[in-house]
Amino acid sequence: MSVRVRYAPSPTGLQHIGGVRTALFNYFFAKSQGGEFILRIEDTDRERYSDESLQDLYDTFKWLGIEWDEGPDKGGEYGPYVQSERFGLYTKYAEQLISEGKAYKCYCSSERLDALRAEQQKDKKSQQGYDRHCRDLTDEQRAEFEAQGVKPVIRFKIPLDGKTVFHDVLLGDVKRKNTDISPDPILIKSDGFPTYHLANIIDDHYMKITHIMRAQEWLPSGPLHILLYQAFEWEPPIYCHLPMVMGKDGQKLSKRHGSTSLKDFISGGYLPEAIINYISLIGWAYDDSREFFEKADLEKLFELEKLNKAPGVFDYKKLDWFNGQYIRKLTDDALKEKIIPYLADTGNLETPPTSAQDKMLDGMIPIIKERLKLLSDVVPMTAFLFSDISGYDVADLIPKKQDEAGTKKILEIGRPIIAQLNEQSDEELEEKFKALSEESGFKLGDLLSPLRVAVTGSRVSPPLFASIRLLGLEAALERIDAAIARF
RNA sequence: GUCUCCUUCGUCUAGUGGUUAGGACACCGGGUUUUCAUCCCGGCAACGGGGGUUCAAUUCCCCCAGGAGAUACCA
Repeated sequence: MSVRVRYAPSPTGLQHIGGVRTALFNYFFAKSQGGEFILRIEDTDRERYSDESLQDLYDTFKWLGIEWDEGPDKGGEYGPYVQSERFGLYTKYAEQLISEGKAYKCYCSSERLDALRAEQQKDKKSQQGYDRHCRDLTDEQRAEFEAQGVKPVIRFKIPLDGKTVFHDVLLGDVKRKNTDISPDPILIKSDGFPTYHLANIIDDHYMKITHIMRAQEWLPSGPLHILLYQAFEWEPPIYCHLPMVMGKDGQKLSKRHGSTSLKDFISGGYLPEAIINYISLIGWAYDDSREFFEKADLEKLFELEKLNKAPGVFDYKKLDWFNGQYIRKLTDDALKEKIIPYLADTGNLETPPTSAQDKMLDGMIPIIKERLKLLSDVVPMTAFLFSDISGYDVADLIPKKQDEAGTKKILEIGRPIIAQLNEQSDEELEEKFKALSEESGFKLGDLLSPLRVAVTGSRVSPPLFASIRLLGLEAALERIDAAIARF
């Protein structure tokens, strides 16, 4: 039987690291098995639903380069792939369970439930959750509630004894006493929409999903889902609960740990290759040494057997390192295309760039490529090319162990060499500065540092001569003169 | 509170009944270099604790501790 897996996000927020990791693992598993990867939109929470979230989902996966074989935008044999369009199906099966005595209508108000929960928490009662108040209502009682116009929810009858076992590929047999399963969970909400529990079972069955890979936070509802499959007399899929992704403090990764939405990473200057590579390595490892994997590699190499059980901490620094590595692997042209938007955003570049700007971009790439960790780093790194830099502190001009007089002298004797820049190669210029160093007694670094600050406004910059070539000699000399004038 | 899952360097991990417990990031040194970065070399650093089983346990079993997750008319 061919593998069919799904990613089933709820469009109630931006796509985040955890969700994308789940999607990626499902996708890679499907591809490695020659199976199908399906996208299903679980939009049964009408309160939190938003169109932006849905758009963000599409944008994110397009950026990542991940395509599904079946989905709302793609079609497929088992559609519709949006739960709100499958409404009738859920109601039908809920009714069926009621008629079979496996589910019941509950008329409890939210207020009563809230009060119940508050009391249970306060008293630290061992029994938590719904008290099954409506499980055995008489026909008369039900009729009375109906007459009052109370909109009921439909709850599933969890057996009062016995236990439920299911097998997890990663975790082995997971056993649970039925009394420890959430007491009679809601299947259909009072607005008529199903909860996740009901909808995912029915859809996975109808869409012929063979494997469920989802985060371990779903583990506790595993037995409930098995019970539902049993109630419908359907064959459950194979389960695999993925280890969770945590923040540095060991808690479930969330916004307070830093950026978690892919949108942030995209605008922050990360490459999809780096994101895919790094994320795939949380909870999964190929062997003891290989760590570079591109999408196409993972599509072949991914294996369930190499999954880890323990949760993993998301390491922003290692992601940054991967990103730098992938930036360096880019061709100059590819890098150029990727940095243009960042420069254009600051207004430093027109869109499309003028031919002069285009030339400048070409010259810029070789000197910044090995210095970028994030694409967005290009902005501060090249700011001296586009804007006034005179705001630096005079003290920055002065090298360590030098004084004002010495610094002024350095600028004065360095200037004539810089002035020849258009006729000289970088190597020749360097030789001249080395010779100057010999005869003046100033160390080479001390000679160049004030010039660097004068031209770029910073002690840290791309190589000086190349930077001046990009800026233009005339402007550079003006900046040097301005620096001299500050003493 | 209850239930469940998890436990190798700071982090991601490899690994085996007998290994100097391997790699990567980070960090710290050193080298290359006009600063920075890149690159190269080196260093630091781990089997949570206690019982067993065994000639031998990081590895197998049990207990404990710690961490996490779930306990919603959210997924």
